[in-house]
Amino acid sequence: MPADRAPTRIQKKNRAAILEAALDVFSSHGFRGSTVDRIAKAAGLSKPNLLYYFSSKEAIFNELMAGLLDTWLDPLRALDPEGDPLEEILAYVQRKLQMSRDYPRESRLYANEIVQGAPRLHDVIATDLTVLVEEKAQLLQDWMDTGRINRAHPKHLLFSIWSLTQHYADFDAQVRTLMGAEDPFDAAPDYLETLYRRMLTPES
Amino acid sequence: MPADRAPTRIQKKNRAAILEAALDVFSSHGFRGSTVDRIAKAAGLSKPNLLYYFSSKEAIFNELMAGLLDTWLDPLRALDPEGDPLEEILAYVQRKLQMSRDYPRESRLYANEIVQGAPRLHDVIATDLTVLVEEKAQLLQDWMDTGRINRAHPKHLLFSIWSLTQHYADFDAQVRTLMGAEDPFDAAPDYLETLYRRMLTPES
DNA sequence: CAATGATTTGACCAACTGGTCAAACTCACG
DNA sequence: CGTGAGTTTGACCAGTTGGTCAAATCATTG
Repeated sequence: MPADRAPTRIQKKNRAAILEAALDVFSSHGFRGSTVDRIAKAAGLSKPNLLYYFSSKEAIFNELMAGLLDTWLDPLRALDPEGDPLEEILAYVQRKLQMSRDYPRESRLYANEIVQGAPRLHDVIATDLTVLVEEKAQLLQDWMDTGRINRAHPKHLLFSIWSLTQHYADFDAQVRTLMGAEDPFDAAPDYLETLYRRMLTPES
Repeated sequence: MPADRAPTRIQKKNRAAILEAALDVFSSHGFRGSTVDRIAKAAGLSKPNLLYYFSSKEAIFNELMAGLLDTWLDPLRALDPEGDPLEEILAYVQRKLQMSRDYPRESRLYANEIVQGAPRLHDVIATDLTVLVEEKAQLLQDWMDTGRINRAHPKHLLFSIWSLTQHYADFDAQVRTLMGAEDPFDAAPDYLETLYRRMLTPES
């Protein structure tokens, strides 16, 4: 493995190629279903060469996950207590939907992990994510208490946003087959906006 | 393997035990992440003994899938054109949610497959499921056209129901961690009923 | 209680997989 | 162009895994 210096041109290129290839392979076969050899070939390297850049299969996976989680939670972090409640939530929904469209592999990688019981993610979920969710759930609760949006269980509201938006990435194979020629992402933004607008616009 | 006769008492018991064990193992590790040996042990058999009842790992998986799909689609089939539109849909949502609670492993098994591109399910989706979805989407469209429920893209409406209900099974690990002591299924039925009632109750 | 078919298993095999290593090759720089 | 660090690879290894097989054991029934 390279020493502790600044990465060379080749290191930068190859590490990037490996992570890109690994995202492809891991997201479509899961951790155990992916082989180092396959990732290496997808990155245009030999297996020993790949292992020269990453000490193990798990090391690649971890680096991928670490990078993923941060970007994954950014849209929620950006939910602004100062903004207009309904518009903030609708914008959050659209940001999440956009991520499903632009980064479906990342979404599936995450889904793969959680579906299998989150063995490698449990700690992050139990700490970082929990804190963030508690904070934002409280914000939603405040908005409801002051009558600025309709009442609904705040955490379930968050779950529903994740579920609905990520569905388009995670179940892409099913969604596209059932939609035929129509691109799911054509109608999805409008559908979700309508759903949450009807759901959350204060009554009376 | 047993001959083409009526199954003996032992055959019935062991085949059932194998399928039960396989559901456990496949749903929590995916196809490639599961080993025949592990399934065998979970079923209380030796590996060669298991392979006496099923010719291969894939054969177990296929039998499991075949059985699954039928029950999986039953709640949608039961959507009754003669019933009250809103109540029919709400009842469908609750049936699906109930299945997520009662059969989470089946849900995860299905999710695992779809997330990984549905390699072993594409044909069924492209035929049986497509037909059923077209039929029910048309029914929803009719209800909308006659003003009995609010307008929304029918297929996206179906996707949202699947997504929201199965989320509680598929992302169970995440949901439970974030909910802490509270059982997710306590508030979920009410949350989803409210959501779809607000969404679909005809305006004006 | 035979004896025949059903069931079970230990031993085994070939393919695959994650990872190692020494030797070879390439590149940047003086 | 030489040289040392950075890069690449073929050969290899040990552990795992899906699957086979002959021999042993068990259950059923005439």
